[in-house]
Amino acid sequence: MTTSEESRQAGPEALRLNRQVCFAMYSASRAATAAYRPMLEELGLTYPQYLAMLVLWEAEPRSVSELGEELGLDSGTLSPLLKRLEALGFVQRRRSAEDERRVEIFLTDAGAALSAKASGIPQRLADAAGLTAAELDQLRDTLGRLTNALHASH
Amino acid sequence: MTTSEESRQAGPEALRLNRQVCFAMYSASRAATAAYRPMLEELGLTYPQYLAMLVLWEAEPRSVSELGEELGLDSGTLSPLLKRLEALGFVQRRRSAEDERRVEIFLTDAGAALSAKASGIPQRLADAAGLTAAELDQLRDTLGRLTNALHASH
DNA sequence: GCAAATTCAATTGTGCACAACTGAATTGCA
DNA sequence: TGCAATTCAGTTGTGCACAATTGAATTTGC
Repeated sequence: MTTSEESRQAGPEALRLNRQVCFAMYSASRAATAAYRPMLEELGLTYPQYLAMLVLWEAEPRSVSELGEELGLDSGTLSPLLKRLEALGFVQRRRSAEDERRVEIFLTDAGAALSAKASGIPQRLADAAGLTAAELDQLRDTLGRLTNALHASH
Repeated sequence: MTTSEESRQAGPEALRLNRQVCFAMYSASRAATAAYRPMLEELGLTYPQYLAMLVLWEAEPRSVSELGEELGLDSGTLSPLLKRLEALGFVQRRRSAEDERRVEIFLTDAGAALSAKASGIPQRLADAAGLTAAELDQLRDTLGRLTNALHASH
């Protein structure tokens, strides 16, 4: 019996932890965050803060809701996170003049300069991953399709 | 140029959010938790609580540290989580008589009975995932190797 | 046999996630 | 034109994660 055939079976076997893809994802995601931690500590960032900075390094200013759309996070997560980034001196939060409901997030000079210090991190992470570039590409593709399907499912 | 060749490149491209496998994992993991949420709501559990129950359904009692080893979580996460499971009436926490440092976690009747209500969840999730069984197996395998490599990297 | 090292669960403090809600600003449409 | 619906950021409350520390119990070395 192949592994693939086993995973199609129902019954009590389905509840075995080590059969569950979602647990593998949950563990891998936490392991990745842990692998980033010492690298990001040098920048003074947490992983979610680093993600927000990645988006801003691509284009700024961005409103809170634009950041939320890119990252899949809501204002309940982003509002305090962005305040912490502002307290760190990496971004500035400013009410939009055209639409006063919006808060635009600008990079400070220190925030913009940080991208140079972060430039080596993706490669260091890729080295730590122990997968080939082709495997990483396939993994990203599969995870992307999975995320889309899961979002569509409810 | 293939995607695989691109991912080997350094430079500013490496900081692009949609190139990052770790963000894909982070997003997929949160999407999975969100997909579980309405199903687990019927049981009165959160996803980490469900994971702890999965371990206990395989064998019990388990000490806090045994659960922590299975799930990769420490006592700072598990102690309050297990107290909430006890408050829900699904487990009982009891000091070990042989080694009074240990706290053994037992299933209550309600906790043991819950596995029947949970038995359909893995299949429902697999359906929502929109991947073939072979893809899910490969994904689990790749994620497992990735998790091991990341843990070994620091 | 006993002191030092280790094991173990719990606590504290910080920072996400996310549901639910608030209140201000803007848009749309009758 | 005016008001109902929508958009937007922020707040509140709950529940993880995890580093660091505490204090009790046990094991190890000598």
